[in-house]
Amino acid sequence: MKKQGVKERIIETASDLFYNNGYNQTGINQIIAEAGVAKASMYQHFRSKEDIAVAYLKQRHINWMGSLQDFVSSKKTNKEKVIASFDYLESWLSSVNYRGCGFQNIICDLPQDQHKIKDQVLLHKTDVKKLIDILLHEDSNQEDLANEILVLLEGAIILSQIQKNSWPIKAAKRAAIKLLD
Amino acid sequence: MKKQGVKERIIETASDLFYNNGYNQTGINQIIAEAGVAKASMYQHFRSKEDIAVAYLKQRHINWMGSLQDFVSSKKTNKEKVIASFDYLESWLSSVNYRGCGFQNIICDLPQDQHKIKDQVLLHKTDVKKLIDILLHEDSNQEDLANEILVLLEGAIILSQIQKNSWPIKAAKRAAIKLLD
Amino acid sequence: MKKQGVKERIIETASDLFYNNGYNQTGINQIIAEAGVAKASMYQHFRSKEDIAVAYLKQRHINWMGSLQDFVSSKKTNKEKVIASFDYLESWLSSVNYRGCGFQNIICDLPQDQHKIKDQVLLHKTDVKKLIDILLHEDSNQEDLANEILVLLEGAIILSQIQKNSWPIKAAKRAAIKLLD
Amino acid sequence: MKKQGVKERIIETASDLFYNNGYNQTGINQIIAEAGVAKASMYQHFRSKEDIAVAYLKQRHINWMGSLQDFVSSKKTNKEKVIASFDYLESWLSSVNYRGCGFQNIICDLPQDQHKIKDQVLLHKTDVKKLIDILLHEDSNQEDLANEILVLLEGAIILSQIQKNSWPIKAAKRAAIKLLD
DNA sequence: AATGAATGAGCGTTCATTCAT
DNA sequence: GATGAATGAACGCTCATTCAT
Repeated sequence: MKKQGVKERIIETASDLFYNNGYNQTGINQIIAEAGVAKASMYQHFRSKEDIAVAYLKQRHINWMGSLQDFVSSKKTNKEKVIASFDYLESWLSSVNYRGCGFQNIICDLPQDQHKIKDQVLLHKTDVKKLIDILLHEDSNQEDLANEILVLLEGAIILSQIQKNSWPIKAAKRAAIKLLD
Repeated sequence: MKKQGVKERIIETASDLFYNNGYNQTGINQIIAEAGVAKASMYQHFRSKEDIAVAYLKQRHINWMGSLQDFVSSKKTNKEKVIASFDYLESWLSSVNYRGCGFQNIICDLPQDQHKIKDQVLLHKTDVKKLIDILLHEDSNQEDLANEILVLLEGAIILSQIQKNSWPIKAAKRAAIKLLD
Repeated sequence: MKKQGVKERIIETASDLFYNNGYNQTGINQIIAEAGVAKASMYQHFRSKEDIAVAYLKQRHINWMGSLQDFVSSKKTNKEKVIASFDYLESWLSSVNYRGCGFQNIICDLPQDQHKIKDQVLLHKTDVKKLIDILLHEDSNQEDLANEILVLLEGAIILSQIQKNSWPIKAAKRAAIKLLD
Repeated sequence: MKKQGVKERIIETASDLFYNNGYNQTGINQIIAEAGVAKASMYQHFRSKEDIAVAYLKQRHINWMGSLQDFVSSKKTNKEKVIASFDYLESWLSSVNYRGCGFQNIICDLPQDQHKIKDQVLLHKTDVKKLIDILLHEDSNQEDLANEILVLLEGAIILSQIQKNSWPIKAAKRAAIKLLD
């Protein structure tokens, strides 16, 4: 049971809670209770709740980007990969715990001073942008196109969360296909 | 002195605080202090904090939709109006207190059970969708197109908030123009 | 039982605890438990622990000065009154809960930023100084003399506390008599 | 690198912190962090925080008494030495980190049971008393006089700390001169 | 001799809501 | 219609100390 270390258990527990219940709705006490860790032990590994959130976002970033790249890797051309990223969104939406983008969600209602979290969110979005940029790097005016794809991705995520429906993802995919032609 | 009624003063104060500082970051005490209202008076007008949020969202919906329609009304054709809606986003972004979409923001980190708020957000997004739908109602396959525009609008808002930059709006507008051609 | 209001009960309880057990040793929880008050009720009357300390010191100032003036009032001449103030110290020392000067004590091990408390202590000592000044106001070089008496008073208090003995008070009184001759 | 031993480094660090920031304001973690010592190592040298305080007071006692004796040693007569001890206070007050008497300070807001610390404070004050006693040992009624000088010394220290001014020391010196004549 | 992870208890403070008047 | 006092629960965080290695 206690195979993994305390720190990992805290991050895992906090990740579940932060994503599914929200950052402000998740208290330190809940995290330590579910992780089975003493409060002071937790604060030995993380200086603050904000720092736990940063660890959560870092891990989520790695997982999410990895899943996305795995998903699109089967496609041959870069254009197909870009389009497939919308299929990835749809498969992600179907997962049991879909609550939209963890990075968008945490930034929306954040105390003013939590800059470390905001930086982490920006870093994630920047990496997504880089990925699309690379896939579309061949032509000259592709940066513009990459930005448009990005907007579609973000819009599809937030709108599918609000609407609790996949039509925004389908619409985004259609639009992407048109723009890429 | 007390030109407007108690209820209006509470809504106005709460609106400022909810939008600019965030829903979870805004306490009841802060609202009544800044509104100059006794606590029990506030609870006479609103059963809970959630109800204040609903009132805030209702008013914000009216204001936002009104501003958007004002902005695009000068354009002649419906197509131009749709494109102008992205210019509206950009002018909105330039306003002093831009913090993204109040509806997106409040829904992102919300206690699980606050359905009234979620309903209000959905209602707002549905009305935006209706507006775009109407502007593009002439042709048969326009509902698809309207949905794509919607995704671009939402993506432009959330991404410009995260990036603290207007490039997502510009990209969304470019994409919209291509899709509308 | 509940004749007096909540605020008074908090001050009274906190006064006992702050003086007898020390400011840092006394927790908010202990105060509210012994006062029989809910925590949030306490924070409705006092913004912070520091503010409770200020209220404690203000009341202690009034009581202490009143007792001193009562004690010396029976003496005829001002000189006798000054000397009697040392007798007051000695009678005070004999009281059950003597723990030295509450103002000296609280200032000695205080977080750096608690200026309101420090101000209150200074105010108390300044008022004691004023009292002695007035009693010795007749001659020209009496301010010097008053300051010397003050030093003797303070020294007698702190040293009797450390030594747990009244000899410092007796010594101070002897010295005062010599200086006043 | 590690010129001095672990124990010495702990005492030195704790001394700075205890005197300048206060005993209750100084945490174990801060001490070991600034001393660059592991927590368990610290507890190998000291059974408790109280024991560190005792070591701090012991060293402070030696240093303070030494400085005082150095300062007054240049004076010829014993009477001059006693008077010079007030000049010593004034030079001490001018030092950058003057925060009053470390022994007075630590005793003022102390958990009830920390007897070891209280004993150490008493020991220090007793030694100061001895020093003055010896300097004034010639005549018969000098013990009384020595006690009066002591009261002046203590009063000068505590009052100069509260007032953040040297007038109490000057007043004490004036009084001492009169008493010694 | 030395380590750093782990702990239970407590810190001061704030929350949204209710109640008696 | 309006008030402000009162509340239980929870907040994020720090304390001095101990333990297994």
